[in-house]
Amino acid sequence: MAPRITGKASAPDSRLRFDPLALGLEPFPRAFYLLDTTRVARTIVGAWLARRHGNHWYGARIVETEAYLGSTDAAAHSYRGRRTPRVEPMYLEGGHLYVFFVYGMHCCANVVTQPAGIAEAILLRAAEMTGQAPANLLSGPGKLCAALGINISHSGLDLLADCDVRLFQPRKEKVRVGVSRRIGVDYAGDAAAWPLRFFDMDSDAVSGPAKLRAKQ
DNA sequence: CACATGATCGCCT
DNA sequence: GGCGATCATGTGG
Repeated sequence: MAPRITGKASAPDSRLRFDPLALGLEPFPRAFYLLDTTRVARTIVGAWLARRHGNHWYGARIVETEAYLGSTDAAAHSYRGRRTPRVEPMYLEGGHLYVFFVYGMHCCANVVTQPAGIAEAILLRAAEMTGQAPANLLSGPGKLCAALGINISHSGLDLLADCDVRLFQPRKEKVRVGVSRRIGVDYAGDAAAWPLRFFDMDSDAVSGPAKLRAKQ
């Protein structure tokens, strides 16, 4: 049986090297991931996504997210309770990772929220590593996964366990968070217009048309 | 800026 | 068999 296609090589971009411990970053507690999904999506703007590869850590500061609200959200993979092997990680307890493969060449990473059995998640759309990497390296969900070497093999991982992908709280800073409709879900009817996309208004790494970068 | 298109293939109906 | 939670590139205004 041929190995499953994962979309990208697993090595992260060397420019994303960093040390979460030296920076004093702290992980989110489990309870955080059980809060309202929309609120979690907003709070994650400014948080740090980290990936371990070999003896090193690589990471970036998240600057754009989208909330997907489960069975009642026509844009969500779990719409109407759809439950297939691919989507299964969305049904795990909040704090797990859900990664899917699309368009034959890209992976997209999500942070699962809510108690086990409620399939809501937050798509990580863009991130930055100012001063170390160009602003366009992680400016889009597919590019974010490619740069950090995140692929299907990471789907289902627990961000709070001793595994290779982690999420840390933002450092003390105030982030101006803009809101807009979600990108790439025009097929979802009314849900396509829901204001569930959140982004750092002061970041150059946010993806999507400039039209959707104005505040609320 | 707005569209339009090709690449590429797993997933679901 | 059709399409997608994308991206890069191309055209035209």
